[in-house]
Amino acid sequence: MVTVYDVAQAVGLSIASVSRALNGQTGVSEATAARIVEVAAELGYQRNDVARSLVAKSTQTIALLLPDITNPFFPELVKGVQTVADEHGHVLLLVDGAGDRARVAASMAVLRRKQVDGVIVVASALDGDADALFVGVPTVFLDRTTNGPGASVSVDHEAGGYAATRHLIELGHRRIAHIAGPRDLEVSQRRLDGWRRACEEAGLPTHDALVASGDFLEEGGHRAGIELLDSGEEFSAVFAANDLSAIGFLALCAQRGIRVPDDLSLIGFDGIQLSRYTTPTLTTVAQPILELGARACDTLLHLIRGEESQSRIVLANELTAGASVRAIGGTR
Amino acid sequence: MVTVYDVAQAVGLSIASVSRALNGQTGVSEATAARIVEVAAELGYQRNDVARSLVAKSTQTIALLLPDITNPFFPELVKGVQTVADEHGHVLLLVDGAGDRARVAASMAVLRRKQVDGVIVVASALDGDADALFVGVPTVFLDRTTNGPGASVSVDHEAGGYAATRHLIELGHRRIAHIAGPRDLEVSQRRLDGWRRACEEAGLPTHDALVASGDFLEEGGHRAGIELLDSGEEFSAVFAANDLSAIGFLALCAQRGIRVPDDLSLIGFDGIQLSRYTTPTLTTVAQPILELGARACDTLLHLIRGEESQSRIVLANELTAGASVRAIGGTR
DNA sequence: CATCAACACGTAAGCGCTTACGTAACAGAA
DNA sequence: TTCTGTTACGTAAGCGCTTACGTGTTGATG
Repeated sequence: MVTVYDVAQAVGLSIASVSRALNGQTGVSEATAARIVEVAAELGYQRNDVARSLVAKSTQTIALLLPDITNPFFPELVKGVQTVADEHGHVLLLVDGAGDRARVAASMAVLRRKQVDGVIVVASALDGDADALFVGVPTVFLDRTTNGPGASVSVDHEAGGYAATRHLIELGHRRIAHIAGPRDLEVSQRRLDGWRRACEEAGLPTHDALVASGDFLEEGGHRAGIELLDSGEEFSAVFAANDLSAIGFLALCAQRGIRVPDDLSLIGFDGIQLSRYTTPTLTTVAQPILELGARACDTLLHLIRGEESQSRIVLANELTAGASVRAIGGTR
Repeated sequence: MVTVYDVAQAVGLSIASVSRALNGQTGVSEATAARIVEVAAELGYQRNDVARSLVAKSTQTIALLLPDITNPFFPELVKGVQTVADEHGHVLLLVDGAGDRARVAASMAVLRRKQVDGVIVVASALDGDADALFVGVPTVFLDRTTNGPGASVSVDHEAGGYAATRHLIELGHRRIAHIAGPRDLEVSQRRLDGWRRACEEAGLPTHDALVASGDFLEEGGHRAGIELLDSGEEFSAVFAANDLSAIGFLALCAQRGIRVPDDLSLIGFDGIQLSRYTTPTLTTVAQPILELGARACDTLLHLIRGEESQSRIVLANELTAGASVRAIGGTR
């Protein structure tokens, strides 16, 4: 391996000058700087960033922790993060499988040792007292609006739930069921809140039998759907707390011969790409996933630099029309 | 930051003993080792891996380069890689957007500086003379079976193309069109070869008008579909070189009122999750994507350790039944 | 009792780099 | 001339760690 020392020797100068020249710093004449750069190139010198990081106390590395990269929500998020990181000369460590607190704790230990400059964590499964895991490390939380250390970026889940439900109400639906996400997740709660607010405002029922909890995955949506359909409860529309749940429910409808949207309207949440490929395509509250990732990364970089920056960023959702909802005359 | 020096001081020993104790090495008595570990924990000592990497000349970091994480083929691949990396105490650097040679070159420069222990590259868009980018870095190529440095892991694309086409032939199809991938990609070529071999064996036509090239994305499948349908050429089945192309073609069929599989049978390649959500669900040649990633990582770790290992791994595909094909009586 | 291996531990070098500080040369001002 | 400021460069420390080698102590062996 060619080191600064080799270059210095080859060009007949000290390693200090070589370092300065190679980093475009002042303190070397232009002429010698040019010569140094040239010789370095000739020798095929490649800077060793681990040595540099040791003295600089910065690795130009950030980590993204998420529970499951195969969940179609995340790839786009990753892209948003990666793009911004890349633009700023940072590199992205991906930690998949950060599903529960224990896994996150283990990962954070590794990342601390690796001296990452900061982390972005998708807070899906983080209990309240997880804050300790992140002290001393610049951190941005996604989908976590509660107080706590670090910054957070998310959409307004309550508003999204409200918008989805309003949409159904405006189409004439009077009994709207809800397939919720995991009960302990803040985002589930907020989306549920939005549904409830819209219903109550319109004088529609919101009793427990109209709500079934899923797990934000297809299977949970399927199960919750069974619960709802078999409850004897009447409803003409379903608002699912995320697209995957909606898709699981859609499969159930297909199995039972329930036509969507003819017999039942369905609306999802997230706006994952997959929602455009189902039959019918899914009407959904789309999150600006790419932007979410980008903003998260941006915010993190600010945190790292110690700059001021807004610490609670809330982006807007957008209702995306699919073919899974339809207007109805009156209550069914 | 607490360093070995701090621990040494607190326990009244030298940093050498501390280092030995903390790494479970010989050279310290069990009693003192225990004391050191205890004190280190008390002080909240966290090893600094960048310092360690500097002397060890190993970062326990591998990189995965791929063109586009939002392509549904890749998340599962990432998971396969990540899982194995994690099991072996390595950490994963994800480089997205490694779409063309220039980007890969730039990324490799960064990764070299960062002293990654090895890289896995999805060779989608790598021209022949890209080999130089990887010299000196343990490298595993995915989907690249040509000779070259490093190891490679892939499925047998030719066999997959053959199997897909055979399947259609056995269902009675006599004129089978092919939507190919980008012409300069080896995998496209091999899948095309498989199609051709199966057709020729069965005495079926393989002239140029039966083949249209896409880009492995939906749009390309759509475009290629138009080309085929408007060519006046007759065919009762289409073998698309990957699922996304097939899905693009499927959308085209929907637009034109062509019923799949009633009017036309369609078979894809890859077995991405998305293929299970289309209408109809896609019959496809499934690659063991997760395993592909896992084996790639495994192989890379072997390379890094300098151990012997098979350098050209070829996994088997499996034809996965969907609802996009049907038998027909005779030639249409 | 002398010898020596085995063990526990310390000293110090060095991984490749950045950077504070020192020094010599030179130019301009008094 | 002398003083001062500026520029170009070198010296050396130090980032936090591992590890080759040296030293002193112990217990076993003859």
